[in-house]
Amino acid sequence: MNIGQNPIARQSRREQILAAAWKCFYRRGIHATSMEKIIREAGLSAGAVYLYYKGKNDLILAAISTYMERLRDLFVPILTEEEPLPPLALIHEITSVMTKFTRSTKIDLNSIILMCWSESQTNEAVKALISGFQVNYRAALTKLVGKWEKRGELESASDPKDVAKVLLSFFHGFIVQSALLGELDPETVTRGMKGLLGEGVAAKRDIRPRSPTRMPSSRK
Amino acid sequence: MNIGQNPIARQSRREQILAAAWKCFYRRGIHATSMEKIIREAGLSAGAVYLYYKGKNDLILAAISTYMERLRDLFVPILTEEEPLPPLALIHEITSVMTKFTRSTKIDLNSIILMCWSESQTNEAVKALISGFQVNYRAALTKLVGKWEKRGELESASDPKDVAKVLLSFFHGFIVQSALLGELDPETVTRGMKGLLGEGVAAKRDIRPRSPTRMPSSRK
Amino acid sequence: MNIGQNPIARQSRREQILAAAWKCFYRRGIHATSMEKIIREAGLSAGAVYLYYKGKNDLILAAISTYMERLRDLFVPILTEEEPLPPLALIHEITSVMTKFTRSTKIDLNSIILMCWSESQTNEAVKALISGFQVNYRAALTKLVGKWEKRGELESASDPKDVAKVLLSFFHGFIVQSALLGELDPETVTRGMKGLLGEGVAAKRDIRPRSPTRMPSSRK
Amino acid sequence: MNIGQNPIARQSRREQILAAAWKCFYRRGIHATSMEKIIREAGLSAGAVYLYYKGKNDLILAAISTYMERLRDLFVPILTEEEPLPPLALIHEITSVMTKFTRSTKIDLNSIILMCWSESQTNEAVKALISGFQVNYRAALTKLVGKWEKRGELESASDPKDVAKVLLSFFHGFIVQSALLGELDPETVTRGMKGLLGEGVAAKRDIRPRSPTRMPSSRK
DNA sequence: GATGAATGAGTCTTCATTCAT
DNA sequence: AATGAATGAAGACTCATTCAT
Repeated sequence: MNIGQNPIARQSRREQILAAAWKCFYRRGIHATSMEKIIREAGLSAGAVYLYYKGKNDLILAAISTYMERLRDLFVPILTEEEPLPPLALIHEITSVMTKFTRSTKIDLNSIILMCWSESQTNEAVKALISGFQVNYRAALTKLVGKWEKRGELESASDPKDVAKVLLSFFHGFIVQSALLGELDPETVTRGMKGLLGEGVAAKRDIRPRSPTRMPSSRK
Repeated sequence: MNIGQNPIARQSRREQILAAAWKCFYRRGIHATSMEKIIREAGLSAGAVYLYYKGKNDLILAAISTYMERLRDLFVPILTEEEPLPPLALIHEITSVMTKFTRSTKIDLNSIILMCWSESQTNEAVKALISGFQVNYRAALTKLVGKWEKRGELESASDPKDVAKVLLSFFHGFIVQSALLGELDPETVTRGMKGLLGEGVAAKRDIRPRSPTRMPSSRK
Repeated sequence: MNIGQNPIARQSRREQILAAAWKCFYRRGIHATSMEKIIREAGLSAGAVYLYYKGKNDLILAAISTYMERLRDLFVPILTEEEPLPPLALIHEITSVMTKFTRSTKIDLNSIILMCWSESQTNEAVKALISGFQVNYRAALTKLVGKWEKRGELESASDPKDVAKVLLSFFHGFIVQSALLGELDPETVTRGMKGLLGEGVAAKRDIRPRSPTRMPSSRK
Repeated sequence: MNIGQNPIARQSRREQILAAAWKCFYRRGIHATSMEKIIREAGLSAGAVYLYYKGKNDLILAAISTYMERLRDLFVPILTEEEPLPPLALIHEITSVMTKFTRSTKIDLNSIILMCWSESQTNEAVKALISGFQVNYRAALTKLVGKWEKRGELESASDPKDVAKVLLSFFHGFIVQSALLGELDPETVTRGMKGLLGEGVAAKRDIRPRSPTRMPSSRK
């Protein structure tokens, strides 16, 4: 099969290998997975895999990098809308986007993210990748919080940066709890957040959803 | 040295080994650490280590279990007080307890927790350990939220369980961000949370700290 | 490109591959060189190389064989002249022919010869090639020594065969020292040899160089 | 078997491995020998060999280094005597020492030297080892030639350094011819050398052997 | 003839664990 | 109890060679 010289085919081979890698990583963990397992899962020969990735480290990095990109593609549209969702609706949207993604793939996104975070603690390249992502995520949230304050959906006494950190924390925690204790409902956390923010206040804040379909309560 | 027969000495040997294990895990990750590294770090012989732990898996489990206990010891006093701290003060207290712990040890608690979470995804025994911990943590927070509602420090419209989940999420996220992006200030996150809850509301809610030293604002 | 059917073109392809092979062998040694390196150096495809050589062994044999032929072409004219150079002049001529060859190529002939010798120790085909060459070399020297004795340039007490062995030894050693310790001057070794043979005697013996340009002392 | 902690036992294990390595190197060449072959030949396990040598390179270097030392031990006594052997006697002595060594070991010293030389062409550490040896060898010969000149056993017209180079060349060549064409007799080469130096002259020069046992002709 | 992706046996090396002392 | 040399299965990776195109 003459594939390597065709950039499109080459890319598809790389993806085929990454998919196999993730299946294995997800099953046994990144470091407990041997190349042989990935090779077998991909249905290729040892040499073939090394034709597409320089080594195990390269493969791990590519695997994680790919997932970071998928996450970005998932969140960017939500975070960068000109007229962002109000706080509770955003929380509902972000969490349900993650939940849906996990359901549509066979593998648990939350679990993968936990593995990536852990890997970043001892792998400089992965750390750079992930902390870069977090920085961007935080910056997007900061902008968003600023808009909320302008729109009066949030009291404007605090630094948007600090609020963004708290908000990001909350999303991270959603991932952790989903992975450790099973799926967490977007509805449940939205309700919980509403309780934390104060029923009346929250209600008042989320008074003007631009589109009905975006109302958290209108979603399954 | 007849140590194994003396339960106290035996325990101290076990702890010596665990301490060595954590130094290594922290440096290179759990799976990238070889027994040989731990053995050398502990200053023992291979045989000795196997006298105290059945194998690497046993050691990993004990290491993680030990850290879960330390965390429990850290949080239980704060979470189970008869008269709990009000919301913002609690957030400040929990986060600053973690920060202090990390500072007093040479190794980053947040980093370790990330590794443990990841390990739990592919190791049933670890998963049981950690999810058990989370369940307890969540239950304690649920009780606490109930008390806040009774005391009027939180509006009582939402199910305390749901609020507890959100609160726990926030703590998890504090760990994640600290590990990925560097230490997060307890003050910063308390401020951010105050902003999220609503400046006026939050202030009102946190009106009665029982002891002045617990006021977040009174801390460095 | 229909090249293989054209004998001349085919030969040039073979030479192109051999040249690439030697560049690699010289850089990393014969056995540390992979086919892939040779293939890349030759600017061909893997399949193409296997069209011209049956495999790595075949290529090694051809590479060594080629160098033996080059050496033969270098030495035969000097050794088979009807009226041979006298001893010291011959020594100077042989050594300077090698030195010049090395200078004109980018790769060190002495180094290559060492590799070939070593290879011959564990490769029967190469051994046959090389010892055949040595036998011929020795035979030519034997004839030459005979002529010297007839001409009175060497005392005729010893068996020319034995003298030829010693002479050949000397040439081999020139190669070894050049490769191990850097280039050895033809002038230096000629002087050294003169000293060993005895100044007066040597001078007397080398009294009749047929052409002035061949006098060692007349050379740079 | 507790051996590693005992320096003497450790050394003997290292030698056991080296001996196995040389048997293999001699049979198939240095680079064509796999660690597995050496391990099997040594009768050890893979891990054990790596307990004594860091890796294949380390083993190769040690193997070569060991042989250089053996050669040194062989030659130094001959080269550094206060009253050195006269030229022809020395040549006979050096060559017959090598011949005897090869006979007493199962493996051909000449062959090994060829492999070492070749290895030195692409292995910096080996090159340093071997060229250092050659430099010393040459220096010892230079001193020796000086003494010969003083004693009138050699005409003193040439620089002893140059004569030493030629002499060394001759010894190198003896090794090469022995390896390529089979064993070369010390007697043969001594006779050949006598012929080259000039029968009368040589005889005169070698007129005063200090001990009759040292006369080449008196040897087997 | 020419290509280069694919193969898979083989290489070097590591490592959890054991056991004679 | 304590040691640490030894084990050998398993790991990551390489490479000569083939073959569909």
